[in-house]
Amino acid sequence: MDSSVKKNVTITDIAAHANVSKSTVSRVLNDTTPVNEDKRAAVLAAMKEMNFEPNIFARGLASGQSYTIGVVTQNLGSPFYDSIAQGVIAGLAKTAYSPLFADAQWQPEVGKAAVKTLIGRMVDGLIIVGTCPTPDDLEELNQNIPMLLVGTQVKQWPDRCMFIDNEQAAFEATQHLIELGHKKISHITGVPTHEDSIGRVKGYRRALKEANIDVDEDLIYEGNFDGESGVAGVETLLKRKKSFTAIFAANDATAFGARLALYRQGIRVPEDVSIVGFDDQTEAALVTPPLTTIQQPGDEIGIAAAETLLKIINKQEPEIQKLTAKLVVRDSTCPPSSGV
Amino acid sequence: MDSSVKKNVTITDIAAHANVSKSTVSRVLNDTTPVNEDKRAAVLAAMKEMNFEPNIFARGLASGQSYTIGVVTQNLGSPFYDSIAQGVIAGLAKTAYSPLFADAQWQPEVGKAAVKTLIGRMVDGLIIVGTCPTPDDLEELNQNIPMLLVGTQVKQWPDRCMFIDNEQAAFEATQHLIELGHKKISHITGVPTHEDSIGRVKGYRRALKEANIDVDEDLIYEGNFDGESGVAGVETLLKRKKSFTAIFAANDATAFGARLALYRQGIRVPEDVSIVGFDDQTEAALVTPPLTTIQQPGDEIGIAAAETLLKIINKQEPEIQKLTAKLVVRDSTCPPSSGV
DNA sequence: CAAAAAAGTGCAACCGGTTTCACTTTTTGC
DNA sequence: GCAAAAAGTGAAACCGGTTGCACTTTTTTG
Repeated sequence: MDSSVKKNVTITDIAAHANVSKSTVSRVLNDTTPVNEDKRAAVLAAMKEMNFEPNIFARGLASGQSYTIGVVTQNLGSPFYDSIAQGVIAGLAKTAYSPLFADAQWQPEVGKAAVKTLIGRMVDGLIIVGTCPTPDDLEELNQNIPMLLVGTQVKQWPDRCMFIDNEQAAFEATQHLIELGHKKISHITGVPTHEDSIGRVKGYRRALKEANIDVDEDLIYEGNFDGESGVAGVETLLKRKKSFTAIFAANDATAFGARLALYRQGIRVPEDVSIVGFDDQTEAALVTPPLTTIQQPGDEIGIAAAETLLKIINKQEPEIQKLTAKLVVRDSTCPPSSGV
Repeated sequence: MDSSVKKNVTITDIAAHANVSKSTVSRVLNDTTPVNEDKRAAVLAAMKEMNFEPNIFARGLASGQSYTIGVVTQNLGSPFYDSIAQGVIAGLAKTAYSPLFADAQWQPEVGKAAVKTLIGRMVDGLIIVGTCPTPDDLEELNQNIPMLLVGTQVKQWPDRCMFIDNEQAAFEATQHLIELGHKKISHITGVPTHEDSIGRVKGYRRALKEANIDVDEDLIYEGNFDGESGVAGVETLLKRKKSFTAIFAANDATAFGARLALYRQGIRVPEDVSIVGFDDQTEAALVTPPLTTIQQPGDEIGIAAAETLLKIINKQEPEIQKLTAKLVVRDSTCPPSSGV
């Protein structure tokens, strides 16, 4: 019945149609060797007329290139990682490359498997966001495949890491609270072993130190970047009966959780307690009160990562851009009153 | 210098090592033809020993299969689409297939291009979430590639569409408000042309009708699924000076926006105005007050979609599961008092 | 103007699998 | 116990591109 099964057009068809050899068609396709203008035109015309699309498998098999970039994120749906993914999409949009996303689901083994799958899929390069596999794993997996680590700082590969200065951003977030007059500032951390977390804690501590405020370890709660840990953090702080007038949360989700726990206790934000988050995810501007937070330029990071990786692939000199986060002041912070 | 460039192991190597022919190795690999147990064991051993991974290009070129499923979403980072994506990942996890994600960025042309790219990448099947290209476009693009539409209802392909009953879910959301005693219930819609939106408006109207409440067109505001449109919706409603005691928002983002606008006016939620959202995105449980909303089983949808598509690919009888959303009651709804 | 360099082109090998076909060996059925 | 069916196997063609090589033609150079 179905006589309409279109046989795919191949370069052999194009070659026949344009009266040249396969090689010439391939050369037109790849610009590897000069081709006479007449023939080039004929080939191009034939390709257009016959609606030719090169077979990616044949191409990949012969050339070893897939024109695919693997992107591993901790979690595609997390707002910050999504914005990076969007950036990568944008950065690759005008090129011959497509991104292939994989999700590490916050689990190192899953991340490792994801990298393996991507390598199996012959990606030409890898963008790993948020250090899912350990550096050792990467070393092991590294089949000399161009690789860029985003949001991590691995000492071994200084020129393969692209990250924002978490320490500095956290410093500014904390300083903002200090400048408003806060002295009893709590910090709810992210996953304690996570690079980003560690940097943010450092920045928090440094800001206090520079303002000659003693760091009270009881005001630091170890969270895990989840909303729930924000809730638990505030509950614990309240249980400790330490008074505080402000909270610096390791990310927005944590800030939301903290805000909710305060709400349940009837503690007002920002009148009683100010909150600063980190990420500036979409909802940060919509919650009540709109959240003061650190804006990470996720899309810019993504674009820069894509461009840098392409340079590495093409053996050009990559230049790692240092990207900076900035404080966005909204309504969740104000000068302290009594505190709790 | 670099003498460590590992030549990839091919089936020819395995064949030599196991003293069989390439064909036999391929047969072991694909289970297409019975192979003697001894040889099978030898081949398997050789594969393990030499750490063999089949070259996906060669395989694809020869067999025409890519073992890749293309997934097009409106926006990877949107909470609901992300949960579907996660579901697809989970549904494909134990199979030989990997997902290849593309982002339509809410733009039909981008979606169309994305589908084209995916087809160019020789995906074995396509999951299109949220009807990005029009059915006509799909018809045009449809190179007889197995395809599943999620979250859409296209009359032409009843057995290729998987969707939740938006109308029924919206009915229940509205009914919840009615049961609490609300009569002046506003609705802020999503993108008016969007299937999901249309269904939700229908459900809203039906619930009112069945409760013998006249639908007041002035209480319906045309939004676009954005937080901003929630803000604008409430501002407009207030400007219209129509009183209302509850809002049914087309999705959670809209609900957040509505809640923010009310907050700015000093209108309390839920005491003065109750709000119901739609999606149950992560933040819904974290905002203040935690949002009553419709929970869409995104991950289940994703898993079901993956499984169904695989069936279609393998020419098995697909059964389209009807998935249902359910109301999650939190703290943003309560019986009406005065209203505004 | 001759020699050298560059442009232009096709043939054929190759990338690493899958699959048809022909053929041999083992099982099954009666 | 013999014919027919099923199992088991390898050689070789094939999938659709890329690329090294040999060769011809044109352009550049001194």
